Amino acid sequence: MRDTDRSAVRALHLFADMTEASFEAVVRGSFLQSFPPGVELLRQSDTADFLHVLLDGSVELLAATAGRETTIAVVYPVASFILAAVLRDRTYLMSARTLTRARVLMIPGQNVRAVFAVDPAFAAAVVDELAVAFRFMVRELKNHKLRTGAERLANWLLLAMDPGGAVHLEFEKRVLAARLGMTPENLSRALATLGPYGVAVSGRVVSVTRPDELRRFAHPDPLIDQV
Amino acid sequence: MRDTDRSAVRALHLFADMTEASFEAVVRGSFLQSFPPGVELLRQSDTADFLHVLLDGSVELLAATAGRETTIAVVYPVASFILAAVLRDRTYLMSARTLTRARVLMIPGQNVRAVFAVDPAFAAAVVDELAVAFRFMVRELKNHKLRTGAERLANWLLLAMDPGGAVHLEFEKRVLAARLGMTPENLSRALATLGPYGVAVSGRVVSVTRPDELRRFAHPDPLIDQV
DNA sequence: AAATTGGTTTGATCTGAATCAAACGATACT
DNA sequence: AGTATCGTTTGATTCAGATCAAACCAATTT
Repeated sequence: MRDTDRSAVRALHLFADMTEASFEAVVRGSFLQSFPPGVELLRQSDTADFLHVLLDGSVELLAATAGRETTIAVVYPVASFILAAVLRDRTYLMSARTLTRARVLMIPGQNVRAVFAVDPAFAAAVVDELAVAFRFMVRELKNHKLRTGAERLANWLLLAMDPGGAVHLEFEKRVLAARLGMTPENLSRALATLGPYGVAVSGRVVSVTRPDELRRFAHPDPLIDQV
Repeated sequence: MRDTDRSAVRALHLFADMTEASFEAVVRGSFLQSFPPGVELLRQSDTADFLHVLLDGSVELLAATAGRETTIAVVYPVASFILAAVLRDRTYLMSARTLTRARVLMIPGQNVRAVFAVDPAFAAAVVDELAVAFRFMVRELKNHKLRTGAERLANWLLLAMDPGGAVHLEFEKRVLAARLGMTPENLSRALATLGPYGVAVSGRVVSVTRPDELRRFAHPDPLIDQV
């Protein structure tokens, strides 16, 4: 691992407070790898050999059963993923696939488990990361079970828009659709549904002209939408 | 806390490996309380003051927004709940309500956080518990997004049935419906749907006469259904 | 025994969303 | 410039589930 990468990794919340020796022990045997878009990084049901930390790009976590497939989450830097599987030394419950070019740090699972046992600061960071991940999943489940597609979209727009009310999509609409748990067709319709509340689409720019009205439609809820 | 309760609590996975001093520190200021059915133990958006450990009975975790409500999980003994909120010292994302009479151990959140920092065995148990909870949520989300109601029911029956193929419901069907994420009406219809696959209902007893056929319909998946 | 109550089932209807299909539009390629 | 490609939009249809309403059933109360 290059020195610049090393210090970037060291600065991650997960590794920031641990001792130098512990960091060394975690990182030994780890490697940083770059992937093109559309690569499957890991497959559900495989055993959890490596903790993945996304440094650049974006990665989709998805799950499949009986020929169906669904996106569970989209991961942005800097974040670890499949930490729970690594800690428990179990199989992955989700697959992961790069959406864009991505740089990923891969840390042998046994390093994580070994250092966890001896470095309290690392243990605390791991628990923090895991608790955040758990709460994220709860929010996702609430978002999905308590809201319609158009409502999920409206709330996403309210969070993503800049102070001027514009949202510049940095990815294809199909990716946004998956992230919001709907088909591309229905995303298109959901955007049309929000027209009367001041939402207009032009290519990859969505503009929110009357945020207050949109908010009234969306019913934003800090227990679902907040970071 | 009575001595018999104390040793029962001590035997929980979460507390089994910690030192006696740590256990003492966690338990000091904790209290064991009994509740009748239908009592709200905690409400979403309240601050997480107590870790709850269910010793007897059953508790429903539910979430609400914009006038809608949904069941996230049903908890059975022995299990802790809302651990993530307590560890992060945040507000609860879910409400909890007793379904039956229930005995609950309530542990001050600051005890948990304090002992976590000094007892590695406890820290390990906490991470384990949290990782299990996280993976449970992932499974739930997959179960919900990838399957129809009838399929969720079929898989539930396959897990709940005894070797003879009988399932004795220990609670009302409305509770099962909530647990499976559907209305009571649709549970009734889902049971009817499974008739051709050898499922028959008689009051609170459901019998599965042709498990292999039901399995073919259900597509059970260890990455969703397994414990 | 009759009546009340509360859970369950059945039926009809409505809504949200997926699917199938075709048109459209922008970009990249020859 | 013309053409292929791929993502997006629009339309029609189908499906899963929720909702509303009424009937039903069993257990308990009066």
